[in-house]
Amino acid sequence: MKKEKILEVAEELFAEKGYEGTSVRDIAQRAEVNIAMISYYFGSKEKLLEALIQYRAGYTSNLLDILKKNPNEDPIHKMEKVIDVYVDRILTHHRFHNIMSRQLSMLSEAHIKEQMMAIKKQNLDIIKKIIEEGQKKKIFRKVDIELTVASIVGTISQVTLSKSFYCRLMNIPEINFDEYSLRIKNRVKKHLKKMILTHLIADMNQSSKSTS
Amino acid sequence: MKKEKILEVAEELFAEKGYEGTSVRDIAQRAEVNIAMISYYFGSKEKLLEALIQYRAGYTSNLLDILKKNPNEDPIHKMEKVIDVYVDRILTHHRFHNIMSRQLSMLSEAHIKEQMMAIKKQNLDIIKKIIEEGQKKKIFRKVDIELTVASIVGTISQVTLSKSFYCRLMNIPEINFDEYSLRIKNRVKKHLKKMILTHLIADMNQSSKSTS
Amino acid sequence: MKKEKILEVAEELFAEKGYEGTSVRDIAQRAEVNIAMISYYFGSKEKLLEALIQYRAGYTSNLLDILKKNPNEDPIHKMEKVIDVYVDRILTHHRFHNIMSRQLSMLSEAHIKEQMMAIKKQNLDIIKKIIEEGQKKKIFRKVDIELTVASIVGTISQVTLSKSFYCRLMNIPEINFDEYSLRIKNRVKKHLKKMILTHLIADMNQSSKSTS
Amino acid sequence: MKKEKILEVAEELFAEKGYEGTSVRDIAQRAEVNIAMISYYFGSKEKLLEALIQYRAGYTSNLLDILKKNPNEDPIHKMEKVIDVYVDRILTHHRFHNIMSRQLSMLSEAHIKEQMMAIKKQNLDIIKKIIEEGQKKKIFRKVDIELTVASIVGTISQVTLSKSFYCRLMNIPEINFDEYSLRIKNRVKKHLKKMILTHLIADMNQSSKSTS
DNA sequence: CATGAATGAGACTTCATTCAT
DNA sequence: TATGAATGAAGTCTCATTCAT
Repeated sequence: MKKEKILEVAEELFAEKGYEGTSVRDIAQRAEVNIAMISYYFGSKEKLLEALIQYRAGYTSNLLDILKKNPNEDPIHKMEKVIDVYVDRILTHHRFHNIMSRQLSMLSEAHIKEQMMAIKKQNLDIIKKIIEEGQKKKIFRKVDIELTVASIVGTISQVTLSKSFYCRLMNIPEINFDEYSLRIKNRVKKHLKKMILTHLIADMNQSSKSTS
Repeated sequence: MKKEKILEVAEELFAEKGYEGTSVRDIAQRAEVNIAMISYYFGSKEKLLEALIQYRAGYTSNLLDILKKNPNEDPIHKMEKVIDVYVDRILTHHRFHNIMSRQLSMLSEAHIKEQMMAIKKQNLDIIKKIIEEGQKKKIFRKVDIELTVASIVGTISQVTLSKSFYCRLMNIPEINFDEYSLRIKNRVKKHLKKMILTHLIADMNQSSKSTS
Repeated sequence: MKKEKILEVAEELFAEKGYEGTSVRDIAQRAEVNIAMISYYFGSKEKLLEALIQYRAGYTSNLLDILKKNPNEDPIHKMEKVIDVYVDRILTHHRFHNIMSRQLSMLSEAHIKEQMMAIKKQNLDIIKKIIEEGQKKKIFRKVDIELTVASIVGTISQVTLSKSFYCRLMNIPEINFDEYSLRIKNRVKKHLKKMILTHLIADMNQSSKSTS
Repeated sequence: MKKEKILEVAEELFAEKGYEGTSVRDIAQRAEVNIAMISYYFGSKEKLLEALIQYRAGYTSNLLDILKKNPNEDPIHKMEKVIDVYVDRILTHHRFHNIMSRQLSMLSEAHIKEQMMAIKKQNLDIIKKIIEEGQKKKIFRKVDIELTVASIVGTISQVTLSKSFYCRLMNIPEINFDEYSLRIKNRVKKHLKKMILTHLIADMNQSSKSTS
């Protein structure tokens, strides 16, 4: 359907060149539709972005909720599962993640930022709650919860948003995102699980000597 | 000086509204200079961005180099120092970091991206080398170096770029960046040092049980 | 019927916002019909205006003709009757009068202007002929016929077209047109009859001393 | 100067084709300026209209005020002078009068309508006050003041706004406005003075017999 | 008879830049 | 060095209309 085509092309181009850097002409052209269609379908460029958010918003909620509903599983396995799922999601929807990250880092207030923050909060609250649960069960030690969450998301974001940079850092040639994703997905999962769980479980002796 | 005023206003506005979202009129107006001055001084809007990069590029090299030149210090203290310095730097130059992050996440190739990547690489290579050095000295265990670097930078980036989001996650009201910086700077340093060093020096028994 | 609904809504909106200022979308929306219906029924926006003219054109001819066909009545009573009828008509069909006035004052030639002028001429000729008849019968004195006609129509037009203005001039709050009409209808009739008949009948002594 | 040129062309075209019916392209083209100049100078099409109002607003105040400042003159001569001046003004600035009339007859509220009403009120209040003064001095009889004012303005408006119509009514060929103005200016003045002053000073016997 | 989808044209406005001074 | 005026290109959006169903 043409409406979906426009949404997908918009996602592509917003990710490539940014929201402001993309013109509706560009979108119409690549989507092979008349330029007036965008206003016709979505009302305006901004509403197109909103529609894109709605279109992609669901990509996260369903699955993470399922995970959250296994109340008997121990927090360690929950955390591992969350990391697996989260890495998969962001790498799969890297374009949308890209767009969201840029909009969220805008300092100026916009009504659209709210929607994006709501989506992000929904996800990160899940991680937060797993850590809290683990602490309550004395399985996880006391850590800075919000910043631990930031480290998980931040790591995935870095890798996702700066493909060309990490290609260079790893001394591999620039490749397209799918290949890149294939190459690093498991590395990221392994690294994150190792680092975060060590962080959450390590006994106090070791950690105390390294903090100032 | 007027040229500097323009650069500083440009940094402000690019951070607020993005490069494409900022017009040279906006800059000229807030900098209280004639519109024609920007083309006159810098040649074009794009060259203004380049000039801004040059203007801010030095913020990192000086200090990190000093650190690198203490070859006798042990890697643990080096890493702690690097984290301290890096957190300070990014939080201090959050606007520039903001701009760079957005440009780097653009998928399309631009000659300006190169310059930014070079600056970023310069910094991250320092961290990378410290880890390598620690491993060579058998002080650090075997970890995924690039992703450990990504975790450090990613954590700081997250916190820096998504102020409003983390305010909400921490249940504090939205505050200006200076207050925010004051509040979280030490938390970030402490968290990162704890997490990263635990990750780098944890003994194998503990970490092995948590990896899949 | 839908066709009539469209015509009535069109009249409303053309009066409110002008012909050019009204879009067929506006009309379709308020008339609760599909946009395509307007082109479908009337062919084009311009033809819709023409259709509106046809639809409303009859509002004047019928009744004034009746009046004209009482050849025995004396011109004074005819004039009074004409004023009564004319005031009633214009105030009742104020929206259509509004549209016509605006179109007629367009300087550029349009084929639609012709139709409107024909309608207007039809009415004013009646008034003109009554004055001529009165003069021929030596009941009316010599006056500038066309301008006397202009004064009659001009007075009614003023009051009709500038409701908000005359509300203000009379120090009454802005009211809807029906209330306004109720309030001034008789005043206008009385004023016009008094002024016009004095003008037509006054003896020369009085009028001569006031002309330059 | 180009700014004035634009204003004059805008007046021409707004009078010819209406505000909504005129595109900024039309104006730019006829004024022989770049299309962007209109936004550059005036900000927007609407602000151009406002600027036009400001530009032409003064055409009335100066002279009528002078007239008002002869407190010793008798109301009859004042009224004659006002009619002379007013006819001159409207015929001279017929294009602006045209634009104002159309905007004022818009039913929908607009911030620009306010400005126009203020200008119109300023003029009509002068006439109103002369009548009131004449009545106070027992020179004018009791008449409907507001509607007398409406008759004066309405007569001039009719003649000004419907040139082609009155050409036809008078059986003369359509001529340009300057010729038309020449032909009818004195007729209008004479007619109005005669009619209005008869109306204002006629003795009661005559007027009473003609009012219902 | 009726309509939702689609379209090309053109609306207004803002853009970064240049030019003459 | 500095600037106000000016510009062509491009921006987003709305317009009246048509077409396939």
